[in-house]
Amino acid sequence: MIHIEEDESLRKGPWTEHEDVQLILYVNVFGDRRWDFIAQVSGLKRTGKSCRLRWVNYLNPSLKRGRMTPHEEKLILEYHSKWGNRWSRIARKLPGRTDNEIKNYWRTLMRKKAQENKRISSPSSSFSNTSSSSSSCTNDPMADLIVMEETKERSFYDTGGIEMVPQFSGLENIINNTMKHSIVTSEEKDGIYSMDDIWKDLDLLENDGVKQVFDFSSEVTPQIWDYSLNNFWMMDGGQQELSTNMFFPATSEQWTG
DNA sequence: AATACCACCAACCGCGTATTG
DNA sequence: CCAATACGCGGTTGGTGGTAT
Repeated sequence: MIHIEEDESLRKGPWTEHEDVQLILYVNVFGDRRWDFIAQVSGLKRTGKSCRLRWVNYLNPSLKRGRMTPHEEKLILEYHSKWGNRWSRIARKLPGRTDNEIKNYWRTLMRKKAQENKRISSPSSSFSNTSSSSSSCTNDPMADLIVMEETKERSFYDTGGIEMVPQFSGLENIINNTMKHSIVTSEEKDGIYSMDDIWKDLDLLENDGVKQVFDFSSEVTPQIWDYSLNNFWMMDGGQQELSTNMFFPATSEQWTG
């Protein structure tokens, strides 16, 4: 159940819009390191860990949204066969996708495939035969992979990586092509607060704001900056921790190390 | 129309690693 | 060099919305 806790105690569970905006604001000021510091100074009743996660998996403007493209799916399969469950490593090869996202995708895919295979091979087919000859038979690397995955008794989507599959030449080209895609925002559910809404709001505020003061030369979009700083100076009582506790640095290095 | 089931994904947790004093 | 702290990663859980019965 969702229970919104106020006061002293740490908040857990889903983030509110207000928390998101607050976090974006502080990340843009202090950078996306120093999470404990941000957690403290922002007044968010969240751990640094939680703040980082929210940023990395959801708020970061460089994230893609929406379903995996077939190309991305292919890449995931390929890299997973290479590296196993090294999600963050795989994620680095798919710009705009997070390790969490890829992990979830993989899990879902494996479950789906496991069920399919079960259905196909269930009535008295000798499934054990396929398990002995490691990467079996099909021309479909994905299918082979699935079979391999499924024959493992533990967590069915969990592999240690196969440390093989040397035939992935030209991967860099593929990745580069992927990177050509700009940030895609979601065509997500109506009426639900989403990142779209936030970014839209930020856009709206763009023309209205104080111009950027700090050049942290991050990947953060200018409009966020405008929005952030604009609002930063207008904090109400509950959000004043920062303004009373800190002075702005001359450069980002002082804050990001 | 109700409800049972499933897929998706956000968020938490534990632990290993890196950094800092 | 060591201890403390912060960060990052992978595994897992639980809520929500959609679909099937």
